[in-house]
Amino acid sequence: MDKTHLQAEILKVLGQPTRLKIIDLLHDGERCVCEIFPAIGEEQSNTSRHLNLMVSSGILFRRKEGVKIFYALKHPEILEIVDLATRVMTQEITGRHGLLKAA
Amino acid sequence: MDKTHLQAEILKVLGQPTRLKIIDLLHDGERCVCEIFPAIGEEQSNTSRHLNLMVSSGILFRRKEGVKIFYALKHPEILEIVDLATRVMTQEITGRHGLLKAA
DNA sequence: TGTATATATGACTATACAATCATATACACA
DNA sequence: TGTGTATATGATTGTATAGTCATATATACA
Repeated sequence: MDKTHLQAEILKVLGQPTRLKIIDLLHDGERCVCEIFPAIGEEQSNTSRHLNLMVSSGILFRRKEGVKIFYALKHPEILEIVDLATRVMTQEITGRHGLLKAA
Repeated sequence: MDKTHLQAEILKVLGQPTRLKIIDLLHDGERCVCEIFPAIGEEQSNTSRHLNLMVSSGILFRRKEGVKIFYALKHPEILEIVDLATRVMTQEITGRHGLLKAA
């Protein structure tokens, strides 16, 4: 596995709306699945799949407490990445309304 | 289009090995397609598709000069994002060799 | 033990994506 | 105008992914 494949593995996880909603929700601490899926408006099964994927790819912690399973962000860098992407996104959106870009 | 869809649009572009190779190559300035595809070891047609995708998603500039077309990074944030992803990746790889993580 | 709650997973479908080959387009210049 | 170089694109293929439904598993607790 070369370097770019490993980098892509991390970034690919972040390039999906449902997972970005989860990351946003976990911004201020751990949450169980039962809190997450209603908050993001997705099915329990789909939410569970995304959470498992994020654990496998190493960006989330999983903690078990009785029947509930809590998930939390593992790397503060993930939030930084999302913030930077938001900044790029914002620049692009406003830029498209500004002066024409040369092709 | 909601916020997470737009963020995902940017991040999805970065979550692909071939495109990460291109970004890495454009780190220190613009390059034409004829320089890019041999450098990254991809077919000309495939490279062209990725470059076009990156322009459409707003992360690359395109500049025409005679027959050649030069591409360059548009947002310094993109390099920051890749760096952060690399840091997460590195932590994950070294972490997997360290003490066992609780499931 | 039976029931309710929380989470994960198998099977499936629809869609998106990357890569390839062949070919088209655009420009430069003799 | 004809030839060579640079880039883009149509058509196709294989594979990955997200989402859904139904169901399985696990824990708690009466």
